[in-house]
Amino acid sequence: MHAVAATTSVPGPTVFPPGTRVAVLLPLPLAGAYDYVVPEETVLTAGDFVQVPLGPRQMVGVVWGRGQGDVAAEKLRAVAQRLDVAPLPPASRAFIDWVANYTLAAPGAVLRLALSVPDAIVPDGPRTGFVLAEMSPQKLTAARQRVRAVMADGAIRAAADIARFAEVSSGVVRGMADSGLLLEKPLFRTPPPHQPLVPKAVALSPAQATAAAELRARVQESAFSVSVLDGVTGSGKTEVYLEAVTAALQQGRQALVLVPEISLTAQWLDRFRARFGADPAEWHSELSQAKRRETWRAVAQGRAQVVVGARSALFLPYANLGVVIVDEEHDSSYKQEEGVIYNARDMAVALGHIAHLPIVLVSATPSLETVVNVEQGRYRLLHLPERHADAQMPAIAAVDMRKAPPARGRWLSPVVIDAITQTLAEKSQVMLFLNRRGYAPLTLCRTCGHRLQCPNCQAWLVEHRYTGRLECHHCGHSIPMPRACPSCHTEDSLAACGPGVERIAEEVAQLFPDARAAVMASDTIRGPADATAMVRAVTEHKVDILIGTQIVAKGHHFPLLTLVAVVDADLGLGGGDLRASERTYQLLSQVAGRAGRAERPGHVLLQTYMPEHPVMEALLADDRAGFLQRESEERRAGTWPPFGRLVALIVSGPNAQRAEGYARDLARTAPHEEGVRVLGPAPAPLALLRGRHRFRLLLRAQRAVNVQAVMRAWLKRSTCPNGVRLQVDVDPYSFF
DNA sequence: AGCACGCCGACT
DNA sequence: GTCGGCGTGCTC
Repeated sequence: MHAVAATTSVPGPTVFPPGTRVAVLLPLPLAGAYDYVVPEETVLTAGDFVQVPLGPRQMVGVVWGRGQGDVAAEKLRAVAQRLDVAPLPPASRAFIDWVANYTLAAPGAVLRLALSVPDAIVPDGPRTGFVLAEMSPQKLTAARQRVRAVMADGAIRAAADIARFAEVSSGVVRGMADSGLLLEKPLFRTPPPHQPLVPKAVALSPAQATAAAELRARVQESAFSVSVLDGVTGSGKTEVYLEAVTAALQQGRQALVLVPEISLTAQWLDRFRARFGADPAEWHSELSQAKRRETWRAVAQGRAQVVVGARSALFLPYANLGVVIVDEEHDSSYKQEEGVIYNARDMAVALGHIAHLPIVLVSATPSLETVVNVEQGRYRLLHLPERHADAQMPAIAAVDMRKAPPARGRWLSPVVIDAITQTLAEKSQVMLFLNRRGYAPLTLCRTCGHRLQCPNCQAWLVEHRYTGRLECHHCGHSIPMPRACPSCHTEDSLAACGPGVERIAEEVAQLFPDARAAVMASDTIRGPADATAMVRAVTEHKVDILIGTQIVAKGHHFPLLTLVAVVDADLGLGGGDLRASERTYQLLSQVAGRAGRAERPGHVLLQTYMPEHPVMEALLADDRAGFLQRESEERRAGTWPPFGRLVALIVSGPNAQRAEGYARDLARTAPHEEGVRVLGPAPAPLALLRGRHRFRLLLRAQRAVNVQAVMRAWLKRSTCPNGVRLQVDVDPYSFF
């Protein structure tokens, strides 16, 4: 991420009397704000939530400033009403403008992220509920009897709730109301429970105490700063950053803790509860609509003191934010890849700049971007050296698969099998890590060589033996596992090639029939609730061997886990992606950190065919600094990020010729300025995805170049034809 | 993002 | 002859 001046707000009055034009930003991907007339007896202020007519419908929008005046007066319509809720704070508005400018997204599309709950802004009208009428015993239908049973307690309930609890259709409730069996009564919303957070003092190690004091000081100065909390797994980073949260609470301000989606587990919440005596407000994709609305309001009104959430929590309308923590800052799930494409870690830093906030980036394996920012003095480093509670760092060893190969058709080396045997004998737990879901990544016909491919994507279909299906991991296309080859129709000729976690589970079942094994992958763990159940099963030692994809690599604490074996350590290194080495290093050190966190020492085995690869050597030697140094030099030499800037353009469409034609138009009109180079077009990594043919261009620029300005000028020189879509990804994370 | 208007297949 | 499929275009 690179500094870009915040869009200067339009100078002029921020109070708009009747008859004047105001610009209203709507949560739609429009080019800009629309002008409206302020109606009689209304005075609007920038940030006010308003209801406006748009075509045939009414929409909620936000007064963004003075009207632009570029629309004919007779076309103007009047604001319908000002909504009686707290206005969107100036910092939130400036942040939305900044994100739209930086990511080249429509401002309204960014506003939509902030208004994620459409009905949160509209105040609740009086709602009607029902109670059971006093009725003489009479014959009732079965459905009506169920309603009577539900309503027997005399409570007032909404019609929808009655229907749900009694398992009847809404028509039954309606009918009973019409015939006088249910009486209307006003329904009062139960006020949300409000449990104040009370921070407790905790014992910290000297290193933790030093870092915590630094963070407290940053929070107290209420100014922009970025601190990097760098410490190995188990060094107690969480306890330290919760001190920053405490400091914000003591100032009467809110705190935001961003976490990768899947890390929001009961384990984390237990720690939080132990520290603060109550729950934080949660924000993630699994929340119900009602919960989202309540949380949104609680954040806007300042009732929610601490929010813990996934990347989109950054856009909530904080009334009084005091600090933002980004846990696991290197995690690629902070990158939103669809719609408004942004990296929440970078946007958190931008928010800090705009709202004068301290930002804390936390990681055991900081991204190269962050490391370079520390080296260049932009970020302050807080280092937590030792492991907490005397636990030792796990020893990492390579298993050279050329020297100790697995048996034919198997994937575990004898070295790993011996280590598992020994670990199980010690009544400890084993984790087998393979970042590949399903049974086998490729199925081919032994007779004709046909490979089973997705019809919508340029990708193989992955066999899932548990469900008996072949699945595309990119578009969700799924077919039952055929018996005969679809090409030559030979029966029983299809062969599974390569391993996925399910296949490793099969091998484990054969090798260790008495061990309790469990497979954990994103198709079995769908959200925080599942993750919690998974963590509980492991911590209660109901599992001996945990076989998982990267979902098991995230910050869980498994005290009895002492052996981690990585089935295919080389997996991420193919393909030549810019960040392949960095990502592999981060993922494997994170997986390694799962081993031996309590009093039992842990060890880690990496199955690899290239133990001499720099990533493997760095992992084995525990030489993070050296690895980052080499990586940094390579990136600097090629003007790659963070020493240069990248923008990826993906042109896609159902018609390959049309898409490619526009990609060529873009190349023809590409900028030719100093310090800017455009590469492509070339077929994108997934040349066919969800039925769309994809072509990619890449703009690489020197750091000093304002890539947003260059991009805007470039995109003005041509128009995207119908049926073709252009996605612009500023600071792409992965692109080869 | 909705919701309109606008041209080509299977029905009363 | 209509009802309706969703392609493209507009909303201050």
